[in-house]
This record gives sequence, structure tokens and C-alpha cells, in this order.
Amino acid sequence: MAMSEQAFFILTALVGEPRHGYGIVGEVAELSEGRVKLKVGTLYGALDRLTAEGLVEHDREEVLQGRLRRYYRLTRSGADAVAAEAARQHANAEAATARLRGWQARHA
Amino acid sequence: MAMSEQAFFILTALVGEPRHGYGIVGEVAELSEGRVKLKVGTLYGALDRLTAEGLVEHDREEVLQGRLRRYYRLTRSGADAVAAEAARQHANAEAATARLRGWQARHA
DNA sequence: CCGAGATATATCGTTCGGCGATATGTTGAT
DNA sequence: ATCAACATATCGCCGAACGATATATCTCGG
Repeated sequence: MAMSEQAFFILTALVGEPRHGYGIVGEVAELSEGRVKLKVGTLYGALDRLTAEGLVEHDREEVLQGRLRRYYRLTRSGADAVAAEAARQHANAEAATARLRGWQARHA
Repeated sequence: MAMSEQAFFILTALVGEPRHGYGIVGEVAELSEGRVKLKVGTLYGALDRLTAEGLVEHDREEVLQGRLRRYYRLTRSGADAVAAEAARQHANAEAATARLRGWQARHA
């Protein structure tokens, strides 16, 4: 598997409620505390890819104040993927910090 | 920044003591509990790249039982990068799990 | 003694994905 | 009237991981 950080945040942004493309950009920036600023070129490409993989699906379309909003929603499989990826990253971070801790302790 | 999982594990494997290329492969497999099986094509390319970025440097060369071993070591900057990336991944995993928890709670 | 598999390094072409640029149109503020 | 924010979409470039391939030595089993 091994998902990109961008894809991971797109999926995470969709946890709980469907969102439209541009809305995802803002949500990802907030979720990541500004670390990830999604580019539109990345977003729509990723959305298509994730849809093809069955992690995301089209929800509905709305016209709000003349602007089209195309909503996407997380599938069951997508929610599983977020959970799995979060666990993976948690484990990765753990492994690295444990190593760094041990090394610093031996060099105190 | 946003480092790849492979690069992250290569750097993590070098925390504490220098290792040679092939040794890194095994160490990464162990560190990641089998999740990441580094391919040699990835390894040497990544090692060159990380060296160019100053995160890793050449240590020494050994000839052990007729086989050449080229050792690499983590630089100060490389150690900082591992720590930063670990923190980033920890934060990412946290953000996602918090969201998943909240969502599950509301749908109990 | 021979062959297979592990150890060890190196290179090359393909492919996938993120990024920057660009395009198009609307709304709201100045 | 113009400019920023909102909103979607596409395209080409490039960096990076991967699979394949090559070379060479050592060890172990048959």
C-alpha cells in the first residue's frame, strides 16, 4: 500500500462528512496545522485515483450561489484505509522515536 | 519536506550506528516489522540522494570475507530530519485517529 | 564437486504521482 | 471596474520507487 501524505489527508478530511474539492483543500490545511497545502493539480488527480481505487465515491452536486460544488464521500473501504494508514504511521513514528531515545540515552 | 517512507526508514536504520547498504535492507525490514521491503534499486538511489542532501555521509569501506562493504552514517542534519519526520507522522496519525474516534462516537 | 541461495554493490527503463502553470467562470469587496 | 477568493479542470515536467538485470563471492546441501 504505502499511501502519500496528500492522499492520506484527503481521505482524513472526508471522515465524518462529504466535502467538495475546494473545501477539502482548506480542511487539509487545518488538519495538518498548515503543514500540507494541497495544490489543485494534486487534488483532482488524487480524487480521480482514489475514486478508481474505491476509497472515495461521488456524493452529490450542488449549485451554491452560482458556483458548482461536487461532493465526495468516503467509502467503507476508504475509512478502513485511513485507519490502517494511521496505525502504520503511528507504528513508524514509534519505531523511530524509540531508536532515537535509546541512542540519546547511551550518549548522555 | 515530506519524506518518503523508504527514505525515512533508511535514515532510521542508521540511527545509532553506521551500516552498509545490504545491512540496511534487513534492518529496515525488522524496524518496520516486515511492512517495508526495500528494493536495491530504491536503496542505492535513495542513498545517493540522501548523501547529496547532506542527511547521510560515507563512513568507511570494509572487505569482509571477500565482499566489499560500504558503510554509511547519519549526519547531525540527518538525525534532525528523522526526529522531525517522526514528529510529523505522529501528529498526522493523531489527527486522523482523533477524527475517526469522534465520528465513531457520534454513530454509536 | 557442483549448483543454489544468501551476501553485496550497481545501473537502467518504466511508471506513478505531486507540482506548477494555465484556463474558465462566478461572487463579493473596494 | 478590478481584484481576491471560490470552484472546477487539464497538461507537461520531474523526482522517486520499482522491477529487472548484471557481476562476484561465500556457504551449505546433495
